[in-house]
Amino acid sequence: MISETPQRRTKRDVLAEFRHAEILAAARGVFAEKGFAGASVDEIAQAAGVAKGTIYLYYPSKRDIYLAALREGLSALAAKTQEKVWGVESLHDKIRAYVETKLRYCDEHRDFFKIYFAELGNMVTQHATPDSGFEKVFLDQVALLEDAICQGRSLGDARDLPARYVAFAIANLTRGAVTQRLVGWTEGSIEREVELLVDLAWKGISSQ
Amino acid sequence: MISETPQRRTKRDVLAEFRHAEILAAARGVFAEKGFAGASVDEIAQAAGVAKGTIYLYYPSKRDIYLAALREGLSALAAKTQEKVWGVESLHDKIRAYVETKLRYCDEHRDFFKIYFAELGNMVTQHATPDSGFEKVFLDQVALLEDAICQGRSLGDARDLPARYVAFAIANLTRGAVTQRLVGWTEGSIEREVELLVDLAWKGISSQ
DNA sequence: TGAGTTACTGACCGTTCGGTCAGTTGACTG
DNA sequence: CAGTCAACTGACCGAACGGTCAGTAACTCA
Repeated sequence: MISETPQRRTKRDVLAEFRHAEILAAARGVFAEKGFAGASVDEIAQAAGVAKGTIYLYYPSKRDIYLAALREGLSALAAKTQEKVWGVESLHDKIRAYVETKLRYCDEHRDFFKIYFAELGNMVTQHATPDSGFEKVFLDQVALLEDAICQGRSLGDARDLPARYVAFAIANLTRGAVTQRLVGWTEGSIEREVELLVDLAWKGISSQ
Repeated sequence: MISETPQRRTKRDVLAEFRHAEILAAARGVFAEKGFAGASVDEIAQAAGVAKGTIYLYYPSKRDIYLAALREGLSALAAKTQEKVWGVESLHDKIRAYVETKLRYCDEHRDFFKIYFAELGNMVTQHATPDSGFEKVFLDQVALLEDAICQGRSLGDARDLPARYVAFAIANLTRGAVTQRLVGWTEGSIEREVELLVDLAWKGISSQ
C-alpha cells in the first residue's frame, strides 16, 4: 500500500479489458456453434487470434469462459427486460414488452441465445452448472411477470389463475418462440409474432 | 440357405434382446444423470453389470446407444400421444389428451425425458444429432396438433389463427410444464396442471 | 469328458484436450 | 544501447476416454 490507488485506468487495465472482451466474443461464437463439450480451448484461442496460453492469462478455465459468456449475456438480457416491462403500465403492455424484448434480443444476440438455451436444456440433466446462479436469473424473469400479473389481477384485468403458473406459461411460450427462431422454423416478422403471442396469452388470461 | 429359417426365437435371440434392453436401461440412467458428453461407456457398462467390451458386442458406438435410447422412448411417446389424441373427438379433448399424455409419460419415464429435453436444447447448438430423424418426430407431434386445430376450426370451435402457430404454442406450453416438473419447480398434481394448461390454451384459441 | 463354440472380459492403445510453463518478444527506461 | 519486465507463445504433459482384441469362462453336444 505505498502509492495512492490510481484514478485513471492504466494502459494495462485497458488492455486486459480488451482481451477479456475479445476472448469472450470468440468463445461465444465457438460455444454457440459446438456446445460446451464440443468446443476446444484451442479453437477459441484461434478464433480470438491468440495462443492458448494467453487464454489462461485471462480466464482460469474453460468452464469459466463459458460461465462468463453466459452471465454477461444473461444479466444484459435481464436488465433490458426489466427496464422494458417496468417502463409500461398495463398488464397487456407488460406482457408485450416481455415477449418483444426477448424476441428482439434473440435476433441481435443469436450466439448468446444458443448458449443460453442449450444450457437451459442441460439443466435437466446435469443440475445446471452448479453455483452459476443460473436458475435464479431465470426464475427472476418469471417473477417479473408474476408481479405484473398479480398487479393486473388486482385491477381486474386478469382472471383468477395462479399468477406464478401463468407467468411460467408466458415464459414458456416465449422461450418456445425464440427457440423456433433460432432453429429456423419461423419465418414471419418479429412484429407479427409478438402480436400473435401476446394476443394468445392475453385471450388466455384476461377476465374477458 | 440350407435349413429353414427357424420360427421360434433361439435362445441366442432371447439373450441378445435381454442384453440390448439391459444396456439400454442402464445407459438411459447414466445419460439422464450426466448428459451425453459427461457419461462414459465404462460407467454404462458398470451400471449394466457387464464389461465394457460387452457393450460393444451389442452397440457399435456410444453415440448409437444414445440414439437407441432416444429413439425407443421417442417412438413410444409419439405412438401413445397419437393414440390418445385420435381417440377423442372434440378439439378440446384432443388438446387435453396431448397435454395429459406428455405429463403422465414424463412422470413414468423421467430418465427418458431428461435425455429428450437435453437433446432438444442442444438442437440449437449442434444441429441436432444429424440423421437421427429427431427433428422430424418433434415436428410430427406438432403436426398432430395442427391437424386437430384445422379440423376444430372448420367446426367453428377455434378462432382464426394460423394453425401451425397455435400448435407450436401448445407444444411449447406443454414442454415447459414438463421441464418444470423434471427440474422440480412444480409440485401440484398432474390432474390440476392438465386442467390449468388446457383451460389456458382453450381460452386462448376458442372462438369464445 | 473333452473338443468346439459362443459370450464375455478388461488390459491395452491411440487420440484428444484442458491446462502448464520455460522461453521469446518487444515496449519502455535510464 | 543495455537492462528490465510484462505480455504472449506453443510445445509439452498427464488424464480421460472411446474403442479393440487376445485371452478366458461357460456352455453344448457327442
